[in-house]
Amino acid sequence: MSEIDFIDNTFTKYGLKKTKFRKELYLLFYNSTNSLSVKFITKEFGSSVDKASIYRALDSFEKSGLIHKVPDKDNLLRYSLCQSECKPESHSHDHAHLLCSKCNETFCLNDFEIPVIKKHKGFIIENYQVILEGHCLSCQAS
Amino acid sequence: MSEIDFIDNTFTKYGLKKTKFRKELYLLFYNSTNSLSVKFITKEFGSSVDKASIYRALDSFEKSGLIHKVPDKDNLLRYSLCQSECKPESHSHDHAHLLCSKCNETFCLNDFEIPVIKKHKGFIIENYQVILEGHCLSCQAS
DNA sequence: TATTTTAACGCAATTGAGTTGCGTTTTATT
DNA sequence: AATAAAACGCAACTCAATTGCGTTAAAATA
Repeated sequence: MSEIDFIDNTFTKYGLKKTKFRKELYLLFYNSTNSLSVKFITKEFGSSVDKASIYRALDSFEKSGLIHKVPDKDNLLRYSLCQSECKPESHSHDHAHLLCSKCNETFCLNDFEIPVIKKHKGFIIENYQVILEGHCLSCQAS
Repeated sequence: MSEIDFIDNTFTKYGLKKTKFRKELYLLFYNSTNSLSVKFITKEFGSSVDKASIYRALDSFEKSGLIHKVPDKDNLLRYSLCQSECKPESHSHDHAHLLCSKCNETFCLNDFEIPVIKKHKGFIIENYQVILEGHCLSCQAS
């Protein structure tokens, strides 16, 4: 199955309208190993797409369960593909993220496992987020 | 040692000026079990303190290592006491936080342990942040 | 395929968290 | 008491993110 077909199928499955921009946006996520900032997406599409459209597309992707938010070093929003969708064989929605404190890029660590806890001192835990701060490969040289 | 004395000592130790507002702000943290938002702090002090002063105080507290930032459900900033300071016997700076998705409060889980990892696939990991999303005790009833 | 319905779009204006500049006040130093 | 240094209040500002609205494009139905 080609990337285009995969995206087409996914959009059908989730009842998303197949607009040119939204398909390209999803392809951008699909071909990326790290999470995307709105700034990056804006640069990628140039002046052809309004930022309001970007935010609205990201919102609808998130509501569909295609992507999820990741906080930035500066607490700005980034978005990252949910693993269960981008890799059908794996179902770890709660993957960890590595945040490089030098280049400020965020990377998804698909196979990083932490112990799953359901309860802690009376709290009911439904979901968790792990953010590892450090240096990525390219920033270790400099 | 009274709370006032403790705060006085801490301020001396960290070379912080002892202004009325900053001492009261630190006391607010000291007597709170959960992290504080700027909105909450603003309400607490009413119109007597400007928001710029609040942000500047929080910045200097953070630089001194007294408090650290915690992201909110809506990606807003909250601030939470560093454990090594508020509880001298314990030294877990990287404590986990529980974020209640109903009341949007953040609670510090001082004794929540996660395995410490130094490297992962070439990344050098220096720090980590764990955010557990779920429901706090008061929100389980409703 | 033409028509209707529905959602996405572009543009502009707005919101609100967080920051900055500056003159004044308060705390610490001598 | 005089001086230096940092914190303060106020106002203006930045910028990420949101919203309103008329227009355009995609899906549904005839």
